[in-house]
Amino acid sequence: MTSMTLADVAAHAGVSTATVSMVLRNRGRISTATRQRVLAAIDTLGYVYNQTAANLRNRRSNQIGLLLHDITNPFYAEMTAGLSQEMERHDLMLFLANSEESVPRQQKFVESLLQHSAGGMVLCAARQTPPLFFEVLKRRNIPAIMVVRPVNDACFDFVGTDNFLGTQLATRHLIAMGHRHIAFIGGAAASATRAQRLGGYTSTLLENGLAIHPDWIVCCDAGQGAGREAAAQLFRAHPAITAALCYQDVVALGVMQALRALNLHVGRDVALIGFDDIIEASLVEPGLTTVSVAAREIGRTAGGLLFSRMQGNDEPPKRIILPPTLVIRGSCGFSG
Amino acid sequence: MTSMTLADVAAHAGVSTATVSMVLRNRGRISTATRQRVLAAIDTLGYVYNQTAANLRNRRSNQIGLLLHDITNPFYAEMTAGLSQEMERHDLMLFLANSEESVPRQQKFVESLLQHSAGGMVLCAARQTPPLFFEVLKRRNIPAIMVVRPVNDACFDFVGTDNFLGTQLATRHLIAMGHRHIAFIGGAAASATRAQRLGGYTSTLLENGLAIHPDWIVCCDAGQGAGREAAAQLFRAHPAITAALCYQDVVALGVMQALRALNLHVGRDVALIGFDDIIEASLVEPGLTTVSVAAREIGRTAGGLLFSRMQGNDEPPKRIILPPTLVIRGSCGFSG
DNA sequence: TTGTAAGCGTTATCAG
DNA sequence: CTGATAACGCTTACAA
Repeated sequence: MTSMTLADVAAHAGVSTATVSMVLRNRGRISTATRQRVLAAIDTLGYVYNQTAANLRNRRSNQIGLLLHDITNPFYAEMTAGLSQEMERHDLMLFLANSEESVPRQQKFVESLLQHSAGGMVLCAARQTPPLFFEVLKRRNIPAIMVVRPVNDACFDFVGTDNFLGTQLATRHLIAMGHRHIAFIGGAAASATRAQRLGGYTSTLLENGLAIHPDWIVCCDAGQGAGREAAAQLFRAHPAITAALCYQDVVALGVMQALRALNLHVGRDVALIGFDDIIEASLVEPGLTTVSVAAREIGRTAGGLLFSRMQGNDEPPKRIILPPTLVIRGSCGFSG
Repeated sequence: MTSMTLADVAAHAGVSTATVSMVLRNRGRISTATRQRVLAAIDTLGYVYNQTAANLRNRRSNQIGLLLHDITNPFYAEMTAGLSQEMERHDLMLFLANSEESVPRQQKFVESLLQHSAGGMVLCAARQTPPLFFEVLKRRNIPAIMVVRPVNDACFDFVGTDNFLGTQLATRHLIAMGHRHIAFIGGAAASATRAQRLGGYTSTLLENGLAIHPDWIVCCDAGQGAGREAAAQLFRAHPAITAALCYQDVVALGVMQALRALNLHVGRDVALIGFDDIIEASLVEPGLTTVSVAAREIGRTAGGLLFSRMQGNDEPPKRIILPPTLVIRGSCGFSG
C-alpha cells in the first residue's frame, strides 16, 4: 500500500488537486456532483490526508503541548483528562511532556514545540524556571497558557484556583468544628502557591483570635511518604495539635497513615483537611474532607482559552481563577 | 521576528543549504571551520529548525502516540510517566489521547496519528474495539505496541504483566495461610485479562487439591460500590468462604466495606487480596495485601521496544511479560 | 568537502 | 465552480 496523495485522488476523480483540497476542508463552493466523485475516489483509493504537508504549507500546526511536572499526581492527571477532552473537540493533537521539575527537560520540550510549529501550549512550569525562559517564550509570541502555578509576569494567561480562599474555607471549617490547635503540613518552602495557601490559613487564624505557631507549620515533599514522616514528627513533638490542614491530598493521605500508627483516630481524635480533591480522597476511610479545585475544569478552561487565542483572540491576558469549594467528608468528624 | 530558514542560515554563513542541513544533523563530513561558521550563523539569526518540513521530506515523523482509556487511573498515569521518559531519551514527541473506552475516539486518534505520519504508537485499546480496527492497523504497517490489555492477534508486540502468575502467587499465599475456601471477586465476564487471573486462581486451587466452586466466582464492575454489593451477596450466601481474591484493588476496597458491615474482621475472620497495588491499598486498615505490577516499567519497556521497531527491528512480534510481585500487608493476617 | 536542484504533499492565488 | 501552479522549508542524490 504505497501511500496515496491528493494528486492521486484528483486524477482518479478527474479533477484538480485544488478541488480535492477544497472538498477535504469544506472550503469554497464545490458542486455536489464533484464532491461526490472526490469522496468516492478518496474512499476507493484509501487515501490518507497528510497533515504534515498541510502544516508545512500553513506554517502552523494543529498540535499543542502540555507541560507538567508530574503526571503521576492525580490532580494533574485529572487536569490532563480535561484538557485532552477539550483539545479533541477542536481536532487538536496534544503533546505531553513530564518535566519532573527539570528545567532542561522543560526547555527542550518547548523548543521541540517551536520546531513543530505548535499552535500553542499549556504550561505548569518547573519550580526553578528562570525568568529568561518566559522572556524568550513571550518573544516567540505563540499562545501559552499557564496553569496552576502562577508566573510573575502579567503577559501570560493563567488558569488556576484561589489558593487563599481555599485554605480560608478549610480553616474556618476547622474552627467552626471547635478546633483551636491547627497545624499546616506540606508544600515546598519556595512555592508561591504554598505562600497563598499558608496566607489563607494564617489570616483566618488571626481573624479568629488564634495564635500562629511557627512550629506547627512544616514543609514536605508532595508525596505520601513525605507526609507520613512530617506528621509523625509533628504530632509526637506537639501533642496539643487537634487538627491539620494539608497542602495537598497526597500529603494528607500520608498524614493519615502516621496518625494511625500513633493510634490516633482521624475524624475523632484529629481532624484533617486536604487540598485538591483527588479521587483517593473519597476512597479512604474515613473520607478526606478537602478543598476541591476542579482539576478537570482547569484543564478544560485552559484548553478553551488556548483555542480562542489560537483563533486570534487578542484581548489582554486573563487570569481565570476558579473558585474552590470545601468537600466535607468524614475526616473532620461530623458536627451535631 | 519573521522566521528564519535553512536558506537564510546558509546565506549568512556563505555556504549551501545542504551544508547547513548536514551540520544540523551531524551527517556527512563537514570541516570544523565551516561547522563553526554555520553554528555561529544559526546563533546570531536565532534560527529555529522546522521539524515539520523535515518530517514531510522524510515521509515520517518523530512523533508517537499513546492511547489510554483512562489517564486518571494511577496505574496508567504511572505508565505514562515511564513512557514519556523513554520517549524523551530518543527525542520523540509523545501524543496523548484518552479514549475513555470510546471506540470512535480511539479510531479518530489513530487516524490522526496516521495523518501525522507518526513513527509508531503504544495502545491500550478500548474494551469494545472491533477486530477490524486491528486488521486495518496491521495493514498500515506502522509500529504499534499493545500494553496491559492483550489483543487476540499475535501480530502485535505486547507489554504487560503476568496476570496468571499474579493470581497464582496470591492464591498460593492464601493456601499457605491455611485457607481452603477461597472466592474470586470482580472483573468483567468478557475480559481476557480476567480470564488469565481467573486461570491462575483455579489452577492453583486444583494443584493443591482444592475444589472449584463456580458459585464462589463472581463478576463485578471496577468500582468500590460494585465490589461491596458483590461481596455482600456472596458472603451472605456462602458463609463457608474464609478468603477472597479480588480482581482489582478497588473491588477489594469495596469488599472490605461489605465485610465490615457483616461484622467480619478482615485479616482475622476473612483474608483478602487485591490486584494492582494502588495507593489506597497501603492506606486502608488493615493494609491490603495485593499483587503489584510495575506500571512505570511497563511504560519504559514499551517505549524501548517501540523505538527499536522504529529503527527497523523486524524480529517477530514479542510478548514481554513483566513479573508481578505479591505485596504482603495485614489483610490476610500474619503467619506465625 | 561542499554546491545544485529536484522533490515531499498540501494550500492559496489567480485565471478561466 | 474549477484548474494550473507557485510556494512552504528541508533532505538527498548527484555533481563539482
